[in-house]
Amino acid sequence: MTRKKEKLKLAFITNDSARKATFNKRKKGLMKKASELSTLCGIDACVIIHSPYKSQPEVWPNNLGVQRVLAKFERMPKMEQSKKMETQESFIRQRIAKANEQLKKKLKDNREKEMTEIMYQCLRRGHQNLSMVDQCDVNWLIDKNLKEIGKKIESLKKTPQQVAPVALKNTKEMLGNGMHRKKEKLLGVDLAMDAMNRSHGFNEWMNNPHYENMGFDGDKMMVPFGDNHNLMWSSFFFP
Amino acid sequence: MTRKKEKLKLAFITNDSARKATFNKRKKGLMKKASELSTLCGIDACVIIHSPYKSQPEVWPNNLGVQRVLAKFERMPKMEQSKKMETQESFIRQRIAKANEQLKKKLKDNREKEMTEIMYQCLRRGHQNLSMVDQCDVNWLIDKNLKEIGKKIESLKKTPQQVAPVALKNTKEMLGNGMHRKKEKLLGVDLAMDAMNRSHGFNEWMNNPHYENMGFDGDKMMVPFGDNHNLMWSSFFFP
DNA sequence: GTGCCTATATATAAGAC
DNA sequence: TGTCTTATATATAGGCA
Repeated sequence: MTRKKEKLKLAFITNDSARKATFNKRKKGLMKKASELSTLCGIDACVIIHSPYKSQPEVWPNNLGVQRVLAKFERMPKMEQSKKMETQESFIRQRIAKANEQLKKKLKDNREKEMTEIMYQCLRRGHQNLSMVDQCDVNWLIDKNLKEIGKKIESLKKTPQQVAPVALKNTKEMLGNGMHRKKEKLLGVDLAMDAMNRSHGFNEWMNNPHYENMGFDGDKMMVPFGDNHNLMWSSFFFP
Repeated sequence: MTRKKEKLKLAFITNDSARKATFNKRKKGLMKKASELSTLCGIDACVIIHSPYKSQPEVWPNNLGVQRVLAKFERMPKMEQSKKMETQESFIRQRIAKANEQLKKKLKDNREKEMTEIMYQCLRRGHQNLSMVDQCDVNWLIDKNLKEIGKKIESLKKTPQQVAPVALKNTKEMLGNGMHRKKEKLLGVDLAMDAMNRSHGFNEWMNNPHYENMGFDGDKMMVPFGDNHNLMWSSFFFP
């Protein structure tokens, strides 16, 4: 979670001392979070941790509190229990789904950033050397930026004339936005690894046809090459 | 804990919808943390949460897992349980103690930053107008900076001559360090409030003589006014 | 191991829809 | 009410003493 270029892999820490250090830190953090949740929301909760470092389980808030919570828990009908058996599995599934969403979004963002860089190259050297696909995406991106600028200007027209300079500044920032940003790292894979470490069925999921459709969402990004006539940018930047 | 100038008070959230929103977010966060702890450290743990939002308790990892953990827990001798009764209280005490440490540190830091600002004022307008106390502290601070610069230069002498410009840059940064920083907000008080909300004895603690000694730790900061002869700064900046 | 520090990664309170 | 976004606050991995 920190101070590491590569994100810590969410898997069993094999280094003994590192694992113990992490255990102690995270145990403390977990207890604190439980404490805050209980205080902020006025609810009853408990945490129980068994570890090789202590013969006795470590608990929050304390043994009496745990037993009180347990008493309530025990009252839960046994039938309900089997019904909720898959709590953990669905939990993991949710995380995988969300990770895939993020991956998709990152792919799109990366593409947009690539196009932004290319856009500026075009503004400097023209864009005749690009592939047709890239030309399309660049057109789309420039158009999108211009539309946003237009929208912003429209919304600002409703305010007194004095703020016009702000509008100009904002649009300039928007145009420059992302030009120097590095591409963000991709997410998703780590969470999948996490799940794989604790659950079977990873291969099944990986081979799921759904995954193949998960890549860059072309239909939202592309502008048909032949549709250039409805783009405003070329007449704007290359009159 | 965010997007708010004043840190969220760690106390029951009275606004119903806000409380529910916070509950859901933090519940999710807590479960995730428990999950990570379990994976990273290969230990058995469980979380049980009772809330008014669900008739059934919400658990991690799942009911079977909880019951397995509970089985271990139940084996704990009853005598041990009473022995650990005060878990929560000592937990809060630890947090208060730590918060006080932080408060003390912040007070010291703030003082140091004040002195840094004053130092630069001095460098511009001389420091004849300061109180004796401030003159002392300013002397101390300038001296400290010069010592650090000296130390850094010494450590850099061990490296090839080519890096000398780096040394100069670093020392310049160190001199400028903090000049434009705002004073940090004080911590500690909120945690105390948190404890007060969940524990009695707050007033006793507040009135504890210890607290009176908790302020700015003068002996580490002050340099006796009469000891100016061992300072190097005055001859450096005011030759 | 024991602590502290700080750069980063996460969590999350408010806002905007 | 639920979702998404964004500015901040926390948590914490890896270093160092």
